[in-house]
Amino acid sequence: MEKHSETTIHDIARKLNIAASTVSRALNNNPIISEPTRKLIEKTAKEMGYRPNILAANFRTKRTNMIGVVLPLINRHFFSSVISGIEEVAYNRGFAVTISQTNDNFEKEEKIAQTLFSNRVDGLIVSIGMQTKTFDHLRLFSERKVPLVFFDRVVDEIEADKIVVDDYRGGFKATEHLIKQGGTRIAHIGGPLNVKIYQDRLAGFKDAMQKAGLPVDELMLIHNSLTRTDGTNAIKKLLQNKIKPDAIFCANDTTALSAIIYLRKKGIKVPDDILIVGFSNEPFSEVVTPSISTIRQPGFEMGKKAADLLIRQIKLKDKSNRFQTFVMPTELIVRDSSVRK
Amino acid sequence: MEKHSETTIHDIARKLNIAASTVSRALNNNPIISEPTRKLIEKTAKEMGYRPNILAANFRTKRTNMIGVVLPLINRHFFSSVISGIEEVAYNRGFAVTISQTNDNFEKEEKIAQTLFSNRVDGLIVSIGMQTKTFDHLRLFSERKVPLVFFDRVVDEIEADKIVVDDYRGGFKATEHLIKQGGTRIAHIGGPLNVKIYQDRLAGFKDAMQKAGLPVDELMLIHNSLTRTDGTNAIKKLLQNKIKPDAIFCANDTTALSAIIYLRKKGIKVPDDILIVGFSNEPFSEVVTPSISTIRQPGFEMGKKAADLLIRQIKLKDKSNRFQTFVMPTELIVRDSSVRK
DNA sequence: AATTAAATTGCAATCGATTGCGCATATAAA
DNA sequence: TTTATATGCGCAATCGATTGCAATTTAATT
Repeated sequence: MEKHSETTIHDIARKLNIAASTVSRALNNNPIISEPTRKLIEKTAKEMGYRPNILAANFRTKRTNMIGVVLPLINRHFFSSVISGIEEVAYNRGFAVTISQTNDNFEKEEKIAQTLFSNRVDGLIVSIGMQTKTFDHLRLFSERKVPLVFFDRVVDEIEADKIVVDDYRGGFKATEHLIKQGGTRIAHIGGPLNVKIYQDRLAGFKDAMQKAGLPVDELMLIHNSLTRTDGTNAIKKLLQNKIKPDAIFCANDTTALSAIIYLRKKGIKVPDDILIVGFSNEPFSEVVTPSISTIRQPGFEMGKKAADLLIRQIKLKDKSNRFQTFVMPTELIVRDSSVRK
Repeated sequence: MEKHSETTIHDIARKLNIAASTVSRALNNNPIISEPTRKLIEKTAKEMGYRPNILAANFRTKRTNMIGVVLPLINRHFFSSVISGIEEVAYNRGFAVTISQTNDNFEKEEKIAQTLFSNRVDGLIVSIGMQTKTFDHLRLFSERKVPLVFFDRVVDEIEADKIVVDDYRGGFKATEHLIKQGGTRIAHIGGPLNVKIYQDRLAGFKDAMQKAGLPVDELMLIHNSLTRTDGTNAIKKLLQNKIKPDAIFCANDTTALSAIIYLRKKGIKVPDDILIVGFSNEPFSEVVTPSISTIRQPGFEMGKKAADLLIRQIKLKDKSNRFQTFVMPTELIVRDSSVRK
């Protein structure tokens, strides 16, 4: 009795002299089973310590109740906020979430996508890496009708639901703010242009400059991978120009931080000599000195929305390919790094 | 031909007029299959676009090649370093990793553990939450012989492999350093004592004090959940004491940060008036002003070790319960918050 | 009471890969 | 040529739950 490891629905059925199918239906709350038998079966199942074999059920139903999340780095506040949002919705609706980080490495992203596909996740939520320029590993999903939602770093070439922040307006607002604070020679440290969000932030920057009648000097534009090191190199390069910037719009907080630290070391004062605005509202941006003005992105809400859209796709049998793109608002947070006292 | 969605080993077998079992063995590199047939099968499989149905294989073999990771917060540098370490090893050895965060919420931890167990992860790597005081949800694994490895916040009551940092020596070194820098009335903001690491950090603190002949005043000891808010409340309380501290050893960097910010607001200078040391070496501790002296924990290495131990358990058929505990070294990083100029 | 409709439950196939066991075929030894 | 010994492959059961359809029971209706 104790040895054959797990009790199955057949064990329950045998004990009660009924069919396994009845047990299955009862435990799945199929309304076709009468209340008394359901109660009896549930009671017996509990007594016998029954645990459904999810692997068997998954195999049979071809569903896993699992949502895959693929993103560059879980260690970014924005991304981990998104994850929390996804989890909140997913868990409440009976889905487990499996998270994988690509470290912005394309090969790893491919491999992860393959693995998740093979493991038959019911749907995938993705923010692509900086190196990602081809998308076959993601088309795999869309072509085989596996629900797919992009967020933040989305892929234009694939039709799917998308959730982005208003990077354009974020870039615009940040730049406008720098201009209001007196910036005239404004530089931009941006991300790789194959990633749409960085295109948009740049576009916002340029339009704000143009609107104010300020020139956009190519020497004032730098594009890199936005790491700490990249940021330091960028600010170094900017300081080597003949015309030095008096303000910088950084496409993330990390490079803003690099700039601030480097400038401090060089005795150049932020915000007195150079105004700085970052992007993303990383937690450190509030506590560093000077605190960094930045653009807040509603990560948690984006995550919730992404999960909601994905689950909607999963539940919807008819794959009516009406894909939508949601643009979430950004908010300028003014702190010390961009305001002269 | 094109319609029945996926090609199976039976399709391949039929096409080649061989048995499905041969196909299965060939694709699994079973040496019992001769080289020519293997080659042929592999070629045909590729041509037919065969993708193994992992759900079926998992079901049959009762294995998933999946490792579960449960931890409080992925958004902590230490934890995400551990995750990276785990992933590095796991992926190289053919395991997928599924990560879940408990937010230090006991109910969520329970639910996650249940889900992962039901989903038949091959093994589990856990760091428990602050509220976790009962362990049935984890015994589930150890009792059913599912490999289990604890790291950092381990559970003494369960026999398993464990990887901890040398919290005692970390606490000792931090305190010793504060004493060397001239601290005499040293306070400690610690975590909940049901979590072993905080016991150990406290013990290190006490022993260092005793060794230096300094008294440990109960009023100088505070225990909470080490959040930003908790940190602020703690420093407030300490300042209300008749005898004010001239140095504080904080059990994490977050509370150290809270203290620094609060003290700055109150016009109390760090390190001139109060010396501070944190714990964990969060990235912000380096960039905040003053930069926070802290104890570095080798998260990445711990993650690698944890995955290695777990996979070793998984591969080892005989569950010889020789469980080990590994203690990783800590390192004191001296920055500005603890050194008077 | 007989007939019909509705509500329950059972039968048995099925999902796709794995694997113990046994049957061939081939090679080596006698 | 016959008997051993590998070597390579096929047969068929199996894992546990799900589900279309058939069968049975119960309730409703005339």
